[in-house]
Amino acid sequence: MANLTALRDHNTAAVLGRIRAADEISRVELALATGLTAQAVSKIVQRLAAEGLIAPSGLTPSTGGKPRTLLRLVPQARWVVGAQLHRHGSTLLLVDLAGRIADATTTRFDPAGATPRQTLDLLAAQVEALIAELPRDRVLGVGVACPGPLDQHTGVLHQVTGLPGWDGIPLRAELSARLGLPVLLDKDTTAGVLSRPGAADRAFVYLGDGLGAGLVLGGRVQRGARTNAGEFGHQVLDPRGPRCACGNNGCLEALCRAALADGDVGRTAELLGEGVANLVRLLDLAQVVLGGDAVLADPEVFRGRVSAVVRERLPDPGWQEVGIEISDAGEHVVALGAAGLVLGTVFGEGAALEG
Amino acid sequence: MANLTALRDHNTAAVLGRIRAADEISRVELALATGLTAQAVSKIVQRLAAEGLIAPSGLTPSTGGKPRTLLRLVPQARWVVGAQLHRHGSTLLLVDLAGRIADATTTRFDPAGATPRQTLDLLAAQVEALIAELPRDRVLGVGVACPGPLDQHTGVLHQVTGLPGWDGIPLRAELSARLGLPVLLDKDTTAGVLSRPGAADRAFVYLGDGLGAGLVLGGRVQRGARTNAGEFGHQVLDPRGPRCACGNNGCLEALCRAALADGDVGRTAELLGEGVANLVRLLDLAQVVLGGDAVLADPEVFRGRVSAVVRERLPDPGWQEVGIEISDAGEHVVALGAAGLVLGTVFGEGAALEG
DNA sequence: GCCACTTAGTCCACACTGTTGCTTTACTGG
DNA sequence: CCAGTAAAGCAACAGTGTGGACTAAGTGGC
Repeated sequence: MANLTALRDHNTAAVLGRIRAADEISRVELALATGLTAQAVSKIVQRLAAEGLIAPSGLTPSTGGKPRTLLRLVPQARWVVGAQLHRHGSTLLLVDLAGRIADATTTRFDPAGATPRQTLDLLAAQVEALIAELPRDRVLGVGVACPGPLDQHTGVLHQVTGLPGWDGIPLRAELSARLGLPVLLDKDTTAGVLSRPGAADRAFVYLGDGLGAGLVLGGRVQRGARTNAGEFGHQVLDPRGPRCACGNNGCLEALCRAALADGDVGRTAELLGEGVANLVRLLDLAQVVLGGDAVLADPEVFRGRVSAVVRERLPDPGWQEVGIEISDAGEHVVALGAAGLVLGTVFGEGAALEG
Repeated sequence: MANLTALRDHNTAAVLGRIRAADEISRVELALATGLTAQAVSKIVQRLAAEGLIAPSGLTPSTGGKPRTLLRLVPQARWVVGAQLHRHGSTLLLVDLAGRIADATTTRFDPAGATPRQTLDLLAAQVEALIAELPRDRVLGVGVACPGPLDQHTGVLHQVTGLPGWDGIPLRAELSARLGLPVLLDKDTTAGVLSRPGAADRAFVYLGDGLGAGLVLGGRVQRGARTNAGEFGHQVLDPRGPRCACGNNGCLEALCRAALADGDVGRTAELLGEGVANLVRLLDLAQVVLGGDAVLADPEVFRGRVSAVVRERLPDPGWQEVGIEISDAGEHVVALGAAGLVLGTVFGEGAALEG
């Protein structure tokens, strides 16, 4: 489906996305980057400025004619809430358009102990508390990230690991009804890849409770046929390796867990590097961001070892350059990524909003 | 970039794609499937009929009112040429809109022996011979598939395996200049995934000279940051396994090759199944098509064993159903897929045509 | 200090998209 | 024969990006 409205939204998102990526940019450069005419950019910029989303922020030195007017995002023109729900509790963030965290709530509880209804009520109350001071129409929506499997499209949870009793709960609809705001649901790892803007072909690799990956390919979040892509940890790396909960032997996740239990962080990082190298080769990625508790405990070890293994494994490392980075959002990556789910609808890297 | 022309082309391709997928379909169903209004569908259908691409093919039984008019592709309204270039020769196919092969040329030669210029001249002559009887404006273009690495975007070859001296040759531009037709270049495995329409999330796994994969994710061909995605064969499956040409030990490709050399087809298929299971889990695929010499020699063994391993490895095979199929195009898969590169521009699954 | 020149950005008429409301066409069933 | 129903076309329209002319705001030569 595509009509004139969709066309406009698409181009508007493309312009906004460029402004965010460039921090500060002129109309002329926007036209060049998006392929739109100067005229179209002018109209779009005018509309965005009227809505308060962007504002002029200076002039370039003249090159012999009228100087270019630089444009900048007005970060606090709109807000989104990002929530991470896991088996030990929840993290909620209030995030502005620039992806900066303005406020945070971390709660430790046992969702397995409470009924889903109670937990939903609690979540809704926490969101309300975060946005209490803000005009309602300045809040774009709420993103929620959970462990999978779940159905991103309908917003329904399946047998979420560590959360029995949540199977079949229509989290998105329930929360949206309570709040009167658009809600998006996604897997924690998929959310993680949206915690910051990045390369058009990139992955977020998360070594926490489990081992998963979020994928952006060709500038689009990839969720797969049943919106459960990213099961990265159960690739068999050594058939003689330790048994994994998934039923196989020598899964990457089981190997990493075993190495971590031995206290051998370097070995863990190298194993992870093997998996990342496989991923990069298969999908020809330009950037891999690492996150999760284990990585945050020894960030430099992971960055160094994973980079080294990837460089060694790729056939032509000079040509296929890959940025290996540690997420700068720390323990907030997933919740920030959940916010990114909603921001993606504005900047053109995610799905369309409903509700 | 997106303007009104792009919008129209997008919607036109969506409509044509549905007609191809359904074989026979009414305007009403098209409107439902594409999300366009009945009016928009009518206009698009009218234009397509005027161009001769589709034609009415019958009526549905009435449900109390005017019966729906069924529409069908006119397969021979346009033609494309698909070419596979490998180190032992070339295969060229003349293909209609329905993806049916009307004519074929297979040549065995040694591209490594001839200069690139000579080989290009030969290819151009072979294309001319295939389309000699057809009005030039009925030929949409030529798709060429080669082993990688190459730059799909610019149409330039890199150090193609088995073809020394081709590094840096701008194959697309050269061939396009000789023929006066649009030319698209892509990796053989990426082409293969386009040999037939299929699920929005699918892979083509090719076990021939090497072991590679072509990916369609979210309805789009995925080529990666440097258009060389699909390196599927060099994931390490057993660190104590045999040495591979890529420098690592126990690559899937090396393991498969070793099993094949032992004459153990069943074992080869099971190893391939492990790789396919990893792929399906990572990308949440709905369909995997197998092809290549080794697979074609024992298709049923591969279909059976790979299916069995995938079913065994997936956490919930009932929910995550995956179709494992053997390509019905046989030895022509890659050349047919090369034709599919061009057809994809018409039916909306590929890149835009230029030149 | 003036003025030709250059570059950025806007105004306006326009072509073309899909949409909305209404009409025509074509069949069913009493 | 005619009321009812569903499909498809017609005509007016809103809104998109475009192209050409025009205005705004600088630089640099004399």
